[in-house]
Parts: sequence; structure tokens; C-alpha cells
Amino acid sequence: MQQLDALTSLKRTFRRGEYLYRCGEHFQSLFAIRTGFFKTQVLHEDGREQVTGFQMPGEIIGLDAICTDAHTCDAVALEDSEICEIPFDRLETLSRELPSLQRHLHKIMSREIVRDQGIMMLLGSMRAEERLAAFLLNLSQRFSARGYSPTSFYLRMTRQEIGSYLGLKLETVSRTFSHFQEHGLLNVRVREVEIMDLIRLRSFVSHT
Amino acid sequence: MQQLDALTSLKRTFRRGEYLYRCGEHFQSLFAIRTGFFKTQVLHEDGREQVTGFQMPGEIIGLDAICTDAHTCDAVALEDSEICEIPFDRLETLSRELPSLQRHLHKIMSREIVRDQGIMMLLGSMRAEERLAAFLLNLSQRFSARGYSPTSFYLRMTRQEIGSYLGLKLETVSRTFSHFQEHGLLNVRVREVEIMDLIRLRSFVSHT
DNA sequence: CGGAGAGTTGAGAAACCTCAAAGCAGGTGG
DNA sequence: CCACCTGCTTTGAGGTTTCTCAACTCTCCG
Repeated sequence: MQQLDALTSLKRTFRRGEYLYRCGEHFQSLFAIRTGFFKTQVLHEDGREQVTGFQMPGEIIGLDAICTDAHTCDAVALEDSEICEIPFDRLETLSRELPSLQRHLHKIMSREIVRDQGIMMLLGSMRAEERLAAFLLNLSQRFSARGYSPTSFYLRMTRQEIGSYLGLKLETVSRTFSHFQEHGLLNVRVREVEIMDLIRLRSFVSHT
Repeated sequence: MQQLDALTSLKRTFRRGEYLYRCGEHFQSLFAIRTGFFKTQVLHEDGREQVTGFQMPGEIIGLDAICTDAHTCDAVALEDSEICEIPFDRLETLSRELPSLQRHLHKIMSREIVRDQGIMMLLGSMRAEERLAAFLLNLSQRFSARGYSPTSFYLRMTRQEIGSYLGLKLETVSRTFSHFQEHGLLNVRVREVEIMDLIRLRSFVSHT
């Protein structure tokens, strides 16, 4: 347990807009978010960007870098944040001694794979309304799990970042928000979202 | 080493169309493909399917199931295949004793995460021609790495399966193949593909 | 030789994107 | 403390890509 504490004792803070790491940098540590909000993104050579995820407190980032010892994406703070740095070689050493830690690490990596499958589903076979509904429900569920309101929250990311994540243009995201509002599903005031009809929003994702 | 051999001694064969596992089944083992070809797919409740990957010899499948002890997708043989079953609890036990095995496992899981990121990029920000070009180049590279021709190969999957993987309809896949052929990039005869201009095909993905 | 599944091609419709203009909000410097 | 500036958001109109529906062809088996 002392060892576990030691493993998570390295804390650092980041201002909004600061990079936690950049694509290509040498990999040494995973990062656990304590407070704040991050995005991860892959940049294509021609300037196109793909946001690959939005991370909240309690989530681990950097797993993609293990396979090549170099980060394969950027991680950027979307608001002032605090993270724990977890040196990966020490995590591996410790997980050889603690089977429960080993299993936990494997589950975290596996969960990331499952999360990515869900995004593939979203990008590959849903239309704009379904994608945005799925996105909002995912945020709702994650805020809820952290003790915040599942129906009322503040978006830390721009329309363009949402669009990049969902494979849509920012105008389409904006229009879809307006569309949901017209139909009484949401109240949106720029980044402040209030879900008015969670049930109907869910039905968008599962059947329509 | 004896232990490693024991770990991979469970072999099974599958006929084309047979399921290696199905979504929801209890998770016990990872599977290493020895010969053959598989696809993995997620089925949505309303019948939509999303192909999440095509797997070749040497690749490991089942990693998604670790996090919940249940498979989150189906794995189906696309041709007669042979696999090694790797009981996961024994793999974990052994990897606690062999740091190099532990590291290897982590790299495999991380590589899967990176692969998924690449697909997100593809689905989120590429158009049909770019997607198909990227897909073909990926196959080319993987066949090449296994000692087969990088320019001439047989597709084990249907147009619909390619389309599902790439987030396109089968007609669009078919048209895009024809389009590539008209422009002298490929020769396609149904499932037999010959890449005529690898360079130009690459330029499709990186810049156009 | 016949049937079933897979693939190709065409025409029209729908979804989404592009370009453009205008409105808003938040931060900064005077 | 206010005015301005910048970046973000909204909304509209028209264009493009991809989808849908349909017909036809091909290939592989039995």
C-alpha cells in the first residue's frame, strides 16, 4: 500500500490549453486525472485533426504510448487540471507483486479498447442526431457517476472539438443542438446543456 | 519456456462461417490466430452491424472481453482457420514471473488501442476513396509482413463487410473499387486485388 | 444446369458539407 | 470600468458526397 501511494505521489497541474504530452514524445508514465478535463487528439499530416476522446477525473490516459514507447496522440487540458503521474515501469514492477493491481491494469486497458469499439460503431453506422445523442448520454452517464447532475452540465469543449470527435463539421453539431432544442429534448445555451427528456434522447440512439 | 509452450498448446480449428466466440459469452481465454482469417463485429440492437476488425495469423483477439469478463463482440472465421487458445488467468500468472512476457502483453493491448485510434481517424475524417485506399494499404502492409505479396492478394471479406468496417454502404465500396480501376490504381476482379500504383494509392491517404 | 449469394451499375433522394454573414461572450488593454 | 477585439456559435443557401432502391450480372456450388 505504501508502494501504491508512492506510485501516485507525483502530482502536476495544468492550465487550460496546456499539453500534458505531445505526439511523438518519449513515453514514461501514464497519467490519472484528478481534477479537470482533457482531450486527446491525433493530427494528420495535412492538418486534419481527429479528437479521440474527452477524459474526466478518475480516467487514465497515455495507454496508447506503451506499444512504441512514444505517445501517438496529443493530450490537452480543456480546463485547469490536476493529474497524477504514474511511472509505467514501476507500475509494471508493482503489478507483478500484486495480482489485483495487475488485473486492474488489464481491465483499464481492455475498457479503453471497448470504448474505442463504441466510437467505431458511432462513427461507422450512426447519423448526426444519433451521434450527438450518444455523445450527450455518455457525458451524462459519466457526470452522474461522479456525483454531478446527469441532466445539467457544462461542456468543456468547442463545437469543433465535438464535431471532430463525432466525425461531423462544427456547423452540423450546432444545427443538431438547435434541432434537439426545437424538439424539446434539450435546453442549450452555448456550452450549458440541460437534458429535458432523457428517455426520448435514449430512444434516438437505440432505435430510430 | 515449458510454461509458455503449455500456454499455447490448446489448438482448435474453425470452418468458414463458424463463430470463435459470440457477444455476451463468458470470457476465459485470448486467442492467437495461427492460420486463416477472422472478422470481429459488434451488433446493435436494431440489427445494424459494425465490423471492428479483420484479423490475420499472428494477431491476438479477445482483448475487449477482459474488462467485463464477457465478450463484447462476435468473432467469425472468414475462411477455415486454426487458433491457439490462451487461458487468460494462466497468462496473467505467467506474466507475473516473466517481465518480458508482461511487457509483451501490455504492448499488444496498447497496439490494439492505437489501431482503434487509426480507425477513428479513418471513420471520422476521411472520404470514401481515402478510406478504401487506407484499408487496402493496411492489408498490403500486413500481407507483406507475413511474406505474401504486398500488391496482389485475395480479399476474404464481402463488399458489405468492407463497407461496414469503413462506414460505407456496399454499393459505395463497389463503386470506389471501380473508380480506382478506371484510374489505373488497381486491378480488381471481384475478390482478387492487384495494386498497380502503390505510390499513388498512398498519396490518396496522406494528402488529397 | 439451376439457384443463391455476391457484386456491379444507374438514377434519384437524403444527409452532410462548404461558404458566408452575422451575433455573442469573454478577456484585455486603455 | 468600459470598449474593443478575438474566437466561438448560430443560421442560411447551395453544392457534394453518399445512401437508397432497383435491376441486372456474375460466380460458385451442389
